[in-house]
Amino acid sequence: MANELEYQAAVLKVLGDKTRLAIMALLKEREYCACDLLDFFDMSQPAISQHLKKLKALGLITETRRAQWAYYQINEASEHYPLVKAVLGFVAYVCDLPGSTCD
Amino acid sequence: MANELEYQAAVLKVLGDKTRLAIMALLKEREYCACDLLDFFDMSQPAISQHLKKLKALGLITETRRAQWAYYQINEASEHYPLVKAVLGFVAYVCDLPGSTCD
DNA sequence: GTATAATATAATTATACGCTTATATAAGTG
DNA sequence: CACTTATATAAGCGTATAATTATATTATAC
Repeated sequence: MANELEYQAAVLKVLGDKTRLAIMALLKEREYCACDLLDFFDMSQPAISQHLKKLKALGLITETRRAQWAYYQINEASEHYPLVKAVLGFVAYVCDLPGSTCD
Repeated sequence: MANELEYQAAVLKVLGDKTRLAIMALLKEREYCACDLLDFFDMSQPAISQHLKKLKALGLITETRRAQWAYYQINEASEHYPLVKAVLGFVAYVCDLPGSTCD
């Protein structure tokens, strides 16, 4: 495990985007399909799809396909889940999105 | 504090670089001057200076000038220090650098 | 089968990033 | 003062990033 730090930096980098961090904060509560996530953001469908792809590429989330829907969930089996969990512990809630109850 | 998440993403983004994360891991142990940090990395002096600038811009580190040296330290008074501390808790040690004792 | 809904991929574009070299600034030394 | 050391800033460059629009894929419904 020569360069753990490099992987950790990659994880932080992928979390270091407003949209992806918000997606992770949402998935922390429960799974969502891509279409549901789309509703939270003022952004095109491909944009969300590409963010999900990056999170999946690092193994931070998993995808479950049921019928025509792709459901995403936090990958608790990830090697980096402890770090992800710790980070998400600081992301109180998603306040700047339609579904939010904060303010 | 409408969009805490955006600031947190910015913090994670700045930590999401191998060099900056290593710098933070070093500063976790003790303060260093810029010249000492330079020795750890196979990189130009301006490159390190610019990384330090980014860390300082977000308030993650502080700078103390003594004589001709600029000493840097983790800013424990930062609003984001709890997040930073938690993240650095996962960065065991800096293994890919000259001064490292791991492997 | 066609039509529609959900999702992914491809191509493009503008901007941000991380590095370099060159130069500037500031402090200590003789 | 000139000279060196430590550090920062400026300019330039190649690459990465995050978005867009357009198109492809996949599954369900009729």
